Amino acid sequence: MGVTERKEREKTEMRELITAAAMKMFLEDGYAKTSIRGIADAIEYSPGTIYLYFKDKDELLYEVQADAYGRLLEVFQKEATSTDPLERLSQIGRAYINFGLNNSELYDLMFIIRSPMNVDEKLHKVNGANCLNFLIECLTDCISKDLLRINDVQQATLQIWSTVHGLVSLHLRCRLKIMVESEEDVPQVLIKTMEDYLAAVTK
Amino acid sequence: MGVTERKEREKTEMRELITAAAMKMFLEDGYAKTSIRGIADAIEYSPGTIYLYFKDKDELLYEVQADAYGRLLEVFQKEATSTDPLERLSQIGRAYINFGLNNSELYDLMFIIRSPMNVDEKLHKVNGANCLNFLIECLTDCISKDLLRINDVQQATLQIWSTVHGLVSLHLRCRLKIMVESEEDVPQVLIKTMEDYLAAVTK
DNA sequence: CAAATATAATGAACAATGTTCAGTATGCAA
DNA sequence: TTGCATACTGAACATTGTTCATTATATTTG
Repeated sequence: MGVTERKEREKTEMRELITAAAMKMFLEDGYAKTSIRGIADAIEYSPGTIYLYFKDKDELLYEVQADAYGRLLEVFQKEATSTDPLERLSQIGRAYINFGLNNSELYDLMFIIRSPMNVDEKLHKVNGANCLNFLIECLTDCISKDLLRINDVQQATLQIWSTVHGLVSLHLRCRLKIMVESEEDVPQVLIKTMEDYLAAVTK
Repeated sequence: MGVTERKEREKTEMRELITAAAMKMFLEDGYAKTSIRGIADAIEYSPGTIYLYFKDKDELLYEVQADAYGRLLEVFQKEATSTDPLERLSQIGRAYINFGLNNSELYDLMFIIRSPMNVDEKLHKVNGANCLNFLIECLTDCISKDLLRINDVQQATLQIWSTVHGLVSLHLRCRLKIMVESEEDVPQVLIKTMEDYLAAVTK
């Protein structure tokens, strides 16, 4: 009886249909401005249907978050390929910053949005952990080769993540306007700040 | 005819009444969860009245933001008093982090919340600028005495602000749960990370 | 002081939101 | 063909920010 399997398949297809539409709209308009009704319209179903596949709007968020972390990981793997761990660290930093600037609404729901973290604890530890590990491995490499003025991997991870996240999120929330005059200079300024930081903590 | 003056005074008193209630509720429940109706109830006026004194909810936000920056500045002035610029820098960092952790909802509306920046450009450049200048002066001091491995004041400001903001905001949005196991360790971890950073960039 | 005018406050109404649920339609099994 | 389970609908609910005709209050004028 392959009917239950088909039903199962249809169910996941429907979830993917919804997720895809949600991802598209989240990217364009952001999480907050995207309404369930809007998503329902886009896939030509009624609002109520979405609640047959997702508990609430947050669960939809988690699904898209997982996707987003996957994308970031892909960017890391594509952009940060140097065998020199210090150069690779710089590549990771640049990739992260550019990802944030070029996918601001995605970055928002990945790292800025408030999300009930009961679910998050599990979900973040899948794709999100992969992104983090990419950085951790690089830093482990740097530290084992005694290239940095920081000896603890966790501390180093926290430092660089905070730095790049701080830069990106302050900019996305327009809080850097006091410091950086011209808007179009932002990408370069952020990247320069990150690289100056790396230079300062490099032995 | 002192009547127009009294009217003026009553008008500002009413604004302050609203702002105070808003501040209280923003602190307790956050900006998003505080409704205009709730504020109106608290001061025993009708919802419509608030719109006679504030264009919209955002304008109320700006008013409270200004207050909040003032508070942060006070904390800086009280906590960061060392004559040694390096020690003072550390004091600023600790004060900033503790302020964020102890006033999470306030920190949120100061540095994380999305706010239309047409108004912000002006408003941020008053109290917000004073806070920033406190840091800038300290860093100018450090750099002029050749204590840091960073030579540019703007770069140094951006680095340390990003670092501490990154730490605080990642934690407030529960994104550090992947890295820091125990919740109660967070304050110490954040401060240690900040001080390790300072140590690394110190000559 | 009384009437006319200006100002202040109200609260019902609007549109949009996330979410629910009784009802309807569809497809599968007997 | 009949009965049942599953899928879907869309109206309804509560809540949100915001507006505006109406009412109440206060001030100025005659």
